[in-house]
Amino acid sequence: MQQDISKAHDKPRHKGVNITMATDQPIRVRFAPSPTGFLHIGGARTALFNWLFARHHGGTFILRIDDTDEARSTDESMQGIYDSMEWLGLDWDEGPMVGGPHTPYIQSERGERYHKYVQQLLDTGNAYRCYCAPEELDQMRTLARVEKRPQGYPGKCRYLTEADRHKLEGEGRKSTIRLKIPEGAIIVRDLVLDVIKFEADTLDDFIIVRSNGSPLYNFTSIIDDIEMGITHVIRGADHLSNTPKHLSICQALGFDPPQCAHLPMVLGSSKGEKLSKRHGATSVGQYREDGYLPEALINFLVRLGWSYDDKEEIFSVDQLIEKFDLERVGKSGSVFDLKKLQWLNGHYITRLNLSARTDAVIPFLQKGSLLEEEKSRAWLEQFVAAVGDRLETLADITTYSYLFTDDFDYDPKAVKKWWKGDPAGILQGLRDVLGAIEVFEIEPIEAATWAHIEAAGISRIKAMQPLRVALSGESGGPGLFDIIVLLGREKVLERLDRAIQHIQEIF
RNA sequence: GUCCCCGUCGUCUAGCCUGGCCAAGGACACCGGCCUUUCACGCCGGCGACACGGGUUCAAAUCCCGUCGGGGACACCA
Repeated sequence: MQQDISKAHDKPRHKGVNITMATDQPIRVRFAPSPTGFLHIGGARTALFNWLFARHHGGTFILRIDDTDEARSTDESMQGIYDSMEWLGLDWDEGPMVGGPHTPYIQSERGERYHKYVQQLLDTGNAYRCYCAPEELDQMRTLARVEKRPQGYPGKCRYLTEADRHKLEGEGRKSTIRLKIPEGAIIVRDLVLDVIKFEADTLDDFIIVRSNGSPLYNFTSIIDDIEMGITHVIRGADHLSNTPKHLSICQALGFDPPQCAHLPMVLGSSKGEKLSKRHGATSVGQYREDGYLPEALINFLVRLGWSYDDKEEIFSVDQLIEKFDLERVGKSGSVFDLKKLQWLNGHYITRLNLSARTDAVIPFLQKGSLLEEEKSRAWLEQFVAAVGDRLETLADITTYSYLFTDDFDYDPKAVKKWWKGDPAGILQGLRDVLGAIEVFEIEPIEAATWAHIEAAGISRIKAMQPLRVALSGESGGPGLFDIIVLLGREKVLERLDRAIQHIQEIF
């Protein structure tokens, strides 16, 4: 079964050489974060594209933990990554917790697996021991920098003889192992960026094994990709310059490399800088805490570098699985625009039915200590219904704290604007009406209030706004009658008395 | 500095491969209006871009060359 993604979409997007998938096997992709921090927005985007690509093509999505840097890796980060991925709904078919045919999926647990490849490289003369000390390397680099030469390793130990090595080792020198970069240019065929050529003399013999014997990322990563049968490596464009290294290793070892696709970077500002804390929250967990819905974040993330056409941009996960492909991934970086995320989030919150929205909002009420007093489910749903589509994030729910507590201040601007003329008189009139209503429900309240306002001969707004300020301290918010019902007669009357007294003290 | 990538409204993007349908379309943001007890939603309208310069062509956002600008990588990090 030959698959050809260049024909997968009727509007192939990239010009130049047609890159087809040289594979007839089922697709296998992987997301391989290093657990040195929580799941970053950029990482989540990479994970999402891999996941969608796998789901779209009926392939396998693998989670692998690339923790070859033991010093910086932590279990806490690993757990955080799992949590964030689960929250986003990016489930993995193989990987930690779920296992799979290539267990283990955590590199630090893969032990000696890499050794035989290193040995093979050494035996075939494709790698060599390098005895240069870190300080010497540093020196060479600074010198190169000053002399404006490329800073790569100049190949000092490349042609050492057996005797040289013996001597160096006799001096007690430790050695790293470097890959011997092959002659000739390395051609990268990228599913997003097309064909990129790296001349051999611009590449240097990089270290694949530390002097303490542990292999480095650029080696383990591609080795695991090969061992795990990865067909497509989809990752951020910041890895583009590592690709010729991986290709060189494959070439030296005689392996067919996976296809690759480099995703444009996620930027933090229009200046073009990579997204960083300086630009705001960068971890998926933070957005979760800030009250964003996973479906909103997914929809937002997928549009960072991918588009479907010129009209649709709101997609459910199922639609994304159906429509997503690498064909329509763009080449240029995209700025993370929080405003757009907020808009999308508001959209998805509105789409939640009342019960689901209430459930979603409850944790945020608790976090705001607004549920100390027991509230009935019915009341809560009524409250959420009244708030309606005024939420951009779930956390916004706490702006309506005045429905839970009497502890609120009158907004000075609202006071200035709406408590003019004879506010106390107006509020007293309203108080009398509301106090006299027999059944304290929305219809009779509404009818009585309107009747009173009409009889008093004032405009609706001139009565309603002072009342709103008295009850909530603010000049905007949910329907006033909803607020009145939610508060209940007793609180409404209390707050009116308090406001009237307050006004009399001011004047 | 060296290598590599990128360059359409402020932002996300459609269009570019296969030149004419583009006096460049949509969305977010912003501004104005309508609706309304208010705010928000919604609806209507407005502002606003082919980085620049050459070339090819009857015709260029689209093809070619150059310039400029931005970014990434250059670790015994990943």
